[in-house]
Amino acid sequence: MPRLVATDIANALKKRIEAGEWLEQGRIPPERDLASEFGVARNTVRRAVGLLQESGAVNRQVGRGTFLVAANVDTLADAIKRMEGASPADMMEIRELLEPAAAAFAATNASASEIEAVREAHLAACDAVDMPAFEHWDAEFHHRIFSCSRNEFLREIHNLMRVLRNQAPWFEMKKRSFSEERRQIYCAEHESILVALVKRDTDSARAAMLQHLKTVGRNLLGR
Amino acid sequence: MPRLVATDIANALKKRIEAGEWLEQGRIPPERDLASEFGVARNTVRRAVGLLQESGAVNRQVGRGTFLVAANVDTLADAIKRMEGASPADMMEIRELLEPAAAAFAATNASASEIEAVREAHLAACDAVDMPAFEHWDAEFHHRIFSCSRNEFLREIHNLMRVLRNQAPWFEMKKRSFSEERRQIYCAEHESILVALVKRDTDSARAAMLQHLKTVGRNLLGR
DNA sequence: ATAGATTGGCTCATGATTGGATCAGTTCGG
DNA sequence: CCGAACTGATCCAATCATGAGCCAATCTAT
Repeated sequence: MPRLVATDIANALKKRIEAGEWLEQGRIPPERDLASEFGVARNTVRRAVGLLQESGAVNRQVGRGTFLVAANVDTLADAIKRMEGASPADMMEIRELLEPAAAAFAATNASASEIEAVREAHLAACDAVDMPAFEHWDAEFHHRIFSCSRNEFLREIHNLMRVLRNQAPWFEMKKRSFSEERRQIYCAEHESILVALVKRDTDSARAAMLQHLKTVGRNLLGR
Repeated sequence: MPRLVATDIANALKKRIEAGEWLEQGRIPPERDLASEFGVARNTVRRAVGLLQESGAVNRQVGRGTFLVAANVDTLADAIKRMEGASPADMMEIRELLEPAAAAFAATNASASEIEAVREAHLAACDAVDMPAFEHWDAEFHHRIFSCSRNEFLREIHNLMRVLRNQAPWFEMKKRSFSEERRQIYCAEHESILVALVKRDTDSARAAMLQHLKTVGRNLLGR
């Protein structure tokens, strides 16, 4: 028996909920019943249900039971669908708005260890030998800057963009536009962003990030 | 047996990962298992996996295991869940970044009929008698400006913010901070934004929107 | 109304699994 | 012979599953 049983059970439950198994009663069986059904300890079921609760699928009430939550994510799901259809040029336009600001926030707010984490990602990107590895650390570099901007909302918007950028059309574009020469240019630009962060120079950080995005945009969109 | 067993093992693992061998579980076997499978010491496997980690293919967690990075990308829905937890102050900060830009884009790109739609929302907000009605048309006014920014991605980000702002904590804040006097101030500020749009004055539109958001932020966050 | 049963919330001790880290010894290429 | 790579062993710390027990909220039957 492998580990991470709770995650497996959570997935199994999610599947059965989506299949409409307990739609009639509007609630799932008591934790103790599920435990014996799955042949695991109740604690394990509790963590599995806890995962479902975090994801908003169910709603627990002491003394009553665990209830299904009416799907209220429709509007959000729709918005996401439309986002996926948005053009890369549009997204680059927004990145040029947000990322320089994020870099500026980061220069002001980041802790020393957070900046160190940014540096790590930068160095890993410089050392990367193939395109997927570079892509990964490049994304990580940008993400860590957002993380130390100390604005949770901003960070999650970047997460959104990051997921979208990992989808098919973007990936093709990135692969097409990638070259060793460009990778080195990116690394140099990352370097100057990092330097500005270390010096806590808000304006330089903003400017360096903007210039970097202009470069990326030119390469990606071929202008 | 030649030297550099670790790099050989790293390459072998990489191949098997790319072949999708452990895609289902999302993680590779424990180091001790791999060691006996490859017939080498655990230390050697550790360095091999270390190489994979440096290249970003894999992500280790003490007590849990070594996970494939690709399987680890969290979904858009998760990012949105976390956005719901973000503080209103954080969101206002981002609004001050995005909305002035949206207004500027709108001044440049909007068609006459789109500007007319913005005016409609503005007038309806001015005529609104109770707080829910004003809220609705106020949101609509802002949304229509985003709509004519001609940036699909930007428009959908605003849609997201709009949904989030309709949830409990925001609604409470808005209710608490609402007053007839403030409503009139908002209407006047909307008016100057609208005027800038009609005149196609990019800079004024940006400035008027920024000023409006400062007012809203002050009222909402009580500063 | 009250008592008993049901149900989720919570804690604790225990054992197993897993990556993190170190060290003395061995092997092999230069 | 020297040094880098591998071996084998040991301990640590984090995570997870178990099993047991008790509490608090709620429901049901008397």
